[in-house]
Amino acid sequence: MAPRTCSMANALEVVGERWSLLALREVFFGNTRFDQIAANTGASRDVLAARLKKLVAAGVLEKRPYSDHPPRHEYHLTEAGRALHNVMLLLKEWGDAYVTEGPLPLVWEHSCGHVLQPRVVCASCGEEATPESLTPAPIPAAS
Amino acid sequence: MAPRTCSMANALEVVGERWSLLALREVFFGNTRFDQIAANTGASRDVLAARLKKLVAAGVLEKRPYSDHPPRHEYHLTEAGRALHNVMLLLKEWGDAYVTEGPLPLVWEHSCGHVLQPRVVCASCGEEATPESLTPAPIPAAS
DNA sequence: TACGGTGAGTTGGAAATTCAAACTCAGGAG
DNA sequence: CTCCTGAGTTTGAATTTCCAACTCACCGTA
Repeated sequence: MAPRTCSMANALEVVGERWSLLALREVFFGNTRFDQIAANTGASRDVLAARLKKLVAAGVLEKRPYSDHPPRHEYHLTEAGRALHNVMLLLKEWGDAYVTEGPLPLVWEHSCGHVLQPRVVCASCGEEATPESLTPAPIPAAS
Repeated sequence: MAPRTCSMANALEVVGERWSLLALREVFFGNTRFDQIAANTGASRDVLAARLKKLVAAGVLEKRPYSDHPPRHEYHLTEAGRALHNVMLLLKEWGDAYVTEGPLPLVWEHSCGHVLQPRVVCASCGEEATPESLTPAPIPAAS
């Protein structure tokens, strides 16, 4: 049987390899340079170079020069890259809840003044999107 | 420099390897047996066996016997496993938006009757959790 | 002009992982 | 008996990863 076609699998093709999401985390934190990303993630330089190249090719990051004459550049998030924010947020939340031991390394405060506890809700009704609340909709048939 | 300590990285240690999230997807879909998971993900059997073992050890899945005499078992989600639902939902959503080409392989309908468009919101105020709406809170200091 | 330093990678070889296919093992089914 | 199923193991080759060292372009400085 052929493996299931699935957008989650497609997403993982792009950002699912080791180091990719950690590199993106660093860019979110404003560490946009190769050496910063390497140091903060712990990825080896060759693998990191490959991952960054792939993320740029996939349109998740873009390479932006910040100096011409020593030719230097930083990595910046594209719209697609920025859209990964909530994925990373929830992954962190899950790690907080089920993996990390001892004090949490990072806690986000929302602009409302409370510590952020993320919830995933339906944009239409505002109710939480639990596994039980979802059913597969008829797919838009292919030709 | 030591790599950043980070709950997202911890989460990825547990579920970030190739095939792990795809295996969990299958269990969410009710395909709880080894051969089903192998067929629907496309993972090779040895790697899949290793991943399932790790997920069980990490408390994300549990092995539950469904027959004693030919000793057989299925994999079931633990609470930690069920909590990954929203991570997978958002990853799928990102794949839908930025990777998958052509018709979407799967669309969820929420119990309110609308096609699900997931939003991540702050549990306290209900407003969306955007990158700009978050600031790092002072960490609970370690000893 | 020579010397060292920085940013952003490449290169090389050993070590670890993955892949696919074949094999095992326990227990029915015909 | 012999074949089949479920749930993995085993095997050997092909890939990837790891780490350290190297490169290359340029700048500062002495």
